[in-house]
Amino acid sequence: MINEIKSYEFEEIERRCQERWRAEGTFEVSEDPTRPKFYCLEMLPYPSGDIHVGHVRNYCITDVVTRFKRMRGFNVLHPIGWDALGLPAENAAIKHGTHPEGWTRSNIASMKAQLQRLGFSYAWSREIATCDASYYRWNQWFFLKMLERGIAYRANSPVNWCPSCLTVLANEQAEGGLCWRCRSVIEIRDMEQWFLRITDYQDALLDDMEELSAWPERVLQQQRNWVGRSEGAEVSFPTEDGGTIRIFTTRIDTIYGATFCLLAPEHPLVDQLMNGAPKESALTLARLRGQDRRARLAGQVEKEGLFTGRYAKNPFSGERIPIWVGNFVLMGYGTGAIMAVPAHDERDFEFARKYGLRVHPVIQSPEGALDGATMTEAYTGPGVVTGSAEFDGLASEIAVEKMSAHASAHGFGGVKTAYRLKDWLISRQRYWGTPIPVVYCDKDGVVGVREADLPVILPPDAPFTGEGGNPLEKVETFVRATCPKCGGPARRETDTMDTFVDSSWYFYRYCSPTTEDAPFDKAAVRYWFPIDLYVGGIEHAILHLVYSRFWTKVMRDLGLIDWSEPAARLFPQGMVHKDGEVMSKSKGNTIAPDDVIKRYGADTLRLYILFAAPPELSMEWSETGIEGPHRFLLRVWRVVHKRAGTASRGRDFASLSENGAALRRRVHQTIARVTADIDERIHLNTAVAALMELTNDIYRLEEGLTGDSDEAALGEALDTLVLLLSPFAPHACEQMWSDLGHPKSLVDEAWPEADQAAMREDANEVAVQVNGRIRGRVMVPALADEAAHKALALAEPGVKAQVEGKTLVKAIIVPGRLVNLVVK
RNA sequence: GCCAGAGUGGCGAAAUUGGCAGACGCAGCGGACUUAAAAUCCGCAGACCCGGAAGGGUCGUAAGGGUUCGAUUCCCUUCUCUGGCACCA
Repeated sequence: MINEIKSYEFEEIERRCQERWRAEGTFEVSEDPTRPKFYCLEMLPYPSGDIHVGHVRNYCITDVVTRFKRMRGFNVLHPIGWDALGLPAENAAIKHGTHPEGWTRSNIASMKAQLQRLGFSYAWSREIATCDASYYRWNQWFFLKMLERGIAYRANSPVNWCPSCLTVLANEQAEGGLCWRCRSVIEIRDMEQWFLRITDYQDALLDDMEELSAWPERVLQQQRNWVGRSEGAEVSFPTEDGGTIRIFTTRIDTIYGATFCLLAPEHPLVDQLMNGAPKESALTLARLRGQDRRARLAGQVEKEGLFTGRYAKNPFSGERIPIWVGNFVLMGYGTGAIMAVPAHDERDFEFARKYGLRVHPVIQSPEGALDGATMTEAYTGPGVVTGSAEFDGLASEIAVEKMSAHASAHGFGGVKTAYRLKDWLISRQRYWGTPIPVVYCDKDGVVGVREADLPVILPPDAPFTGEGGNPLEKVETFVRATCPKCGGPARRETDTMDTFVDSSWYFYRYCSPTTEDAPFDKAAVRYWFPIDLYVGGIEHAILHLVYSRFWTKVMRDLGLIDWSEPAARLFPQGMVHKDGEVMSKSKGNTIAPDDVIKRYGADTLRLYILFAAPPELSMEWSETGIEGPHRFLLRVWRVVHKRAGTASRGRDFASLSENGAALRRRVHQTIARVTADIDERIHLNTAVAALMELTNDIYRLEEGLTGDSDEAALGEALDTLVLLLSPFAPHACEQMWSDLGHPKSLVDEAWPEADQAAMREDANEVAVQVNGRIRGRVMVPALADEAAHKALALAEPGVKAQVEGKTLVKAIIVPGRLVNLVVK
């Protein structure tokens, strides 16, 4: 007789579960030294207004891991917060005549409701918003500490300016010359700005990667490129008028081939060298300096230069070489000056040919000797050094060492390392950010605000007119300040901090979000750190993920913590595409999670998003694909409810039928698979697939079950299925768990353990190959030895036919899997 | 140009350490149930060839080559795509 099956009313089930988790504070945690801890983190979202599918994908991954680890006995911290300061809020305020804070707060409220509808396991009591003064005051506190130590400094330098966002940007945020936020072409302007000395940590950022073995190689590689360490040498070329040109080179082995020197147009020596040069040269120089520096940086401008009229001496050869200015030499890298070796550098070669300068080869290519007059391209590979006095005959690598040592011994140079990384420009000429806590005093200059006077609060009454300029400048009560040193009148800094400052340390704040006398409680942080799993978008590989590694190192040097890296494991999830394109607001191809939840429920959405592709690859959103996981959930629901209320069926498996034994095998094999998939590889798609297979097996086997032991096996199967599925579809599983007759909430149940004995097969189907081609399959008892495998294989009729009349040369046997018979 | 990653059925994908390629799902086809449809349940399903069928054979993981008894997996060459960096000396 068939029971009436309760229908799956996901809306009601999900609402009830979520209410219960909230009311009972199910996912709230505190430090508990008696249990292993697990810190599971996702990158905090910017409150743009709506949760999109990309967020959902990110948070589904962490939610599964959180619930899984919790059931495995870990004390799991899974917090969430809001990266709440930033330009979009300010732009929205200008557009709608409101205040950025109101816009931000209402976005947070609606996004929070959306997250709750998805049933994520957050410790909501630890929620933070970076726009709270109780949070950003610690940005200011950190800034003051860095100011004291010279890590924060103010300097005039060429900086990236976004003409649309009306603010400067850090190097990391000028992606390929475009603003990371609005894609406008950035300009380079000379401005006095605040920087953080991230370059003090450039070696640490590279060397500490040794600790990041659980970070993906592609992220580390990107960061390595970004830091751009390159080992070379610095050499001083004396000029004829008693000056010195310092050049950086990675190819000191080619120095005897240097036929001229090149300076960047902005190089400080240029004016002096050009003193008295003909007017026409001065005009050319002015033109080179006026060239768009961004385009020059990107190599989009034709190589051009001019002769200064002066000469320098090659300190190795003593040769007199002309000094030129070249527009492709960058002031921001190395020393802003190079020795030009046209024979062995493509750019120098191109320049030399254009201006008829000498090409003088000093490295023998494997094809033989080179002729400077006739060569058509530079030879840039390594080789044997020639025409270089006592260094002749050395291989490039050896010559580099010897020549560097020579320069060092004679006091005109030595080994030197150059970096691509620039200091982090953190000032922003906008309102909705953390005020930089300094004042300008006519008497004392730049003075940090007293720690006791923090926070410097954003004045709520700033005018958002959209006329350009920082609204803070127009708030007189804010700008007018008192100098902490002399007590005299001072002007307050109106620049605010890059919002990447906020996100550089927020994960420490989660450990003690209400601590008032420090950025965080040291003991709490010591308990929870490091972050065990950090999941977020790959687009932060060199932004947030460099900044936060830097910040942790600074905190270590401030004595706040005693480790150097914040996250033990990083897992960048793939992006969500629709119709082959990245899903984004600007493309108008976004999917609203709310609509999907309404139609299928949160559990189906979660299952679908995790099943569709492995989490680290991009996934293609498909409207029809979601039907599969939904049908799966319904299938589980039906098979569970056929047996509702039968939780206490015992665990006596003494007299299992064949089907019963098969079912138990499948159950325990599935436990092993799902556990490994979540715990080790985070391959959640195959974990879901394994659960689908188990469900199919239950359907297939349940009809043939008889007797108490079989009933017990079925009970075990259903319980296990629900437990294993629960991190993916927590609401439906909570309901099914209760309907099966379990009184306790499922989130506190222990994760099932695979029983090795129960999962072992009695016999395995073994593939039999003859000369590497499959010719048959045989059933072989589980513990059969190699001889038995061979005998069974040879007895198989299809195999027999292939082997007959031939000599068996060799038999390769992989027990339980395969036999390969090699015959001649 | 340099660096990293990827390329598997109509589609999303799987294959844990070199050992049965295509699990699981979508779309499709067939059957059962139904007055009928939907839903559900049970099947079929890489391509090509032979065969009435049962079955058998050949090819097949971007392309070509190599190592191996055996290669989606390791090595070499080439192509394509994605991401990052790029006149960085």
